[in-house]
Amino acid sequence: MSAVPSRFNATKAATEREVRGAGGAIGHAGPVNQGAATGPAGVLSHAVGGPSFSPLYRQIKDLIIASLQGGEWKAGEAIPSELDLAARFGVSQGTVRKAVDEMAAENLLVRRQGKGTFVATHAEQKVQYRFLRLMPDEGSQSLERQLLDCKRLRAPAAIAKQLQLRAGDQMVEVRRLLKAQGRPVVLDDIWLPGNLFKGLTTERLNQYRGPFYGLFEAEFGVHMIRAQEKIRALAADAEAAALLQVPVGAPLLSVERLSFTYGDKPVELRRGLYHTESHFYRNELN
Amino acid sequence: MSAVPSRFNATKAATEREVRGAGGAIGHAGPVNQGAATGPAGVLSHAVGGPSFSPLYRQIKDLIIASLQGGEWKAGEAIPSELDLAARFGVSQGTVRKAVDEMAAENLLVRRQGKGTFVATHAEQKVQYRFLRLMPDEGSQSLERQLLDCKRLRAPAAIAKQLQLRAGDQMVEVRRLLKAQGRPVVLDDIWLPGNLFKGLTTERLNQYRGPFYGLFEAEFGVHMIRAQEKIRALAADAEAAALLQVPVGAPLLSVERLSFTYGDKPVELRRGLYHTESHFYRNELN
DNA sequence: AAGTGGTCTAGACCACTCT
DNA sequence: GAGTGGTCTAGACCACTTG
Repeated sequence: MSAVPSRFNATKAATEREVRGAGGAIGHAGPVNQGAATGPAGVLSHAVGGPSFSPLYRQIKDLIIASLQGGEWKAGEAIPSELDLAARFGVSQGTVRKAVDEMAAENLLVRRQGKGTFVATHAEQKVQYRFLRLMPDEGSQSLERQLLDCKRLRAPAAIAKQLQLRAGDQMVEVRRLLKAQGRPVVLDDIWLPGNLFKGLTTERLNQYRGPFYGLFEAEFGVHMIRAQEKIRALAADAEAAALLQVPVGAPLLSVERLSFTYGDKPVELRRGLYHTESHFYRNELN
Repeated sequence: MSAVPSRFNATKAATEREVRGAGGAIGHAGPVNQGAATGPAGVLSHAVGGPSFSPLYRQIKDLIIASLQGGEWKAGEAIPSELDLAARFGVSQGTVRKAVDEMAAENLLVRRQGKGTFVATHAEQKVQYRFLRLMPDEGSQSLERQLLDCKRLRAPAAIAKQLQLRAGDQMVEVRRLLKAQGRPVVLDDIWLPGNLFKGLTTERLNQYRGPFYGLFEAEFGVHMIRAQEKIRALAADAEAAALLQVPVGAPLLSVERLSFTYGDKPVELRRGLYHTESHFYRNELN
C-alpha cells in the first residue's frame, strides 16, 4: 500500500542525521525528519555511488504512479487530497504538490480547483480525441466509426517485437474505418497483446460509445498515457484504395503509432492510413 | 525598465489592505506588502469585473517576456539570478521561480544548476534541430544544406494573410534543399516579412553555420518560440520531383509550418516537401 | 568560498465547488 | 461553512559551478 520513501540518496546528507528504516508505517506518521529544523534527513535506496538519485517529490510521484498502475484509483476517479497524500507519505503538502504538478503536466492527472485531482481519462468529451491529430480543413471534427474486422492471431515477429512480446504470442487485430460525412478518411489496423485484452470482441467494440481508448480503460484497465508516431507519405495499394475510395497510387499519410501505459510498457501498435485531401495532421512545436 | 506589478485583480483582496501606486521604484524596494503577515496585498490593473485575472507569478512572467522581447537579454545569454529578479520586481524568490519554471517548460528559458538561467536559442548543438522532426530510419541525423534561391517580392494574398501582413508588403522568399548522404530529402520554401529581415541575402544565409533560426536570432533578433504544422500527403509535381530526384507523382509529405515569436506574432511561413522513403516524421503524443 | 538553481518545509490567505 | 486546489511568502539546506 504505502511506504515512506527514502530520503535523497547516496550523498553527504546521509551523515550526521537521523536515519529511518525502510519499513515505514502506513498513514499519518508525522514529519519524517525531526533531526534538523526542516531539512531532509538521509537514507539511501542504493549503496553509495549507486545509479539512482531522486528527489523526494519524484519518489512520491513514483509511488502515486504505482498506485495508478495497481488500480487503486480508476480512470476518471478522484485521488486523495494533497493533505491526505502528504499525511500518507509523511511529507509536506508542498512536496506532494510538486509531484502532482509534474503528473498533471504529463496528462496523467487532471486538477480541478475546488473539486480535487482526478485520474486522466480518454473517455471525456473534453479530451475525446486526445491522440487524434487529424483535423478537417473546414468545419469541426465529427467522425463515424465502422468496424471492419476483429480477430485473434499469433503475433508476427515484427509486431511482437515492438510490443515486447514473443513471436507467436496471442494478439488481437482490429481493422476499422473512420468516416467524415460518410466519406472514409482513416483506415486503422490495430494490434493489441492478447493477454491484456481477453474477451475483446467485435460486439464489445461496436457497443461502446466513444473512443477505443475509453473502452480499454473501462473494460480492461489499460491506460494509454503516451505514444510515439512515425509519419510517412506512401502510395495507396489496391486494398487501401478500395477501402478509402481513392485511386490506386493516391498519396496517403501513413501514421504508425506505438502507445505506452504506465512504466513505459508498450501496449498497442497501430497503423493508420489517412486520406488528406480535405483533412490534415496538425502538430504543435515548442 | 522595471515596474512593480499590480497584485491580483478585482477581488475582495483589494479591500482592507495596504495599496500601492503603480509607479514603483526600480531595484530593491522591499516586500510590496506589509499589511498582513505574508499575504498578498491588492491592487487592480483593471476596474472591478475587468477581463483580466492574473496571478502575480504570471504578471512577473509577462514582464520577463517583455524584457526578452525588448532585447534586454539576447539569445544564449544569462538573465539575472532569481534573487536579483525578486528584488527587482519586489516579490519573493518563490514567485520568480514559478514564473521561470513556466518559461523553462515552454522552452523560452533554459535553467542550468549552479550557473544560472539562460535565454533559449536554436543555435546550440544540443537543440540544433529543435523544430525539425525528420529522422532517418537508420543512423543519426546529419544534413547538408543547399541554398537554391533567395529573393524579395511583394506578398501574395494567401501568404500575407497568414503572416498578418497586407497583400503587396515586402517579403523574403527562400528556397533550399536538405540532403542526407548527398541525396535530397527536404525541399523547403520559406517566406519571411521583409521589414523584419532587412539585409537578408544569399551570402548571409550561405555564410552562416548552423540552422537558419540561429541566424535569425543572432542577426535579426527574431526568436522562433513556437510553431504550428499542418501535414498532408501529396503527389510530387514536375518541379518538386526534379529537385528531390523522385518520379513525378511519387508520394511526398507536405509540412506547412507557421512559426511565432513572442506575443504569438507569426514571423515565418514555411512549406516543406519531405521524401519519406528512408526518413520519417517523428511525433510524441502526450 | 561565493553564487546559482534545486528541494523541502511551514503557514497564511485566496478562489472555487458543493452541501 | 467545509474542503479542495491555487498563490505567495520565508527560511533552511542541498547540489552544482566557478574562482
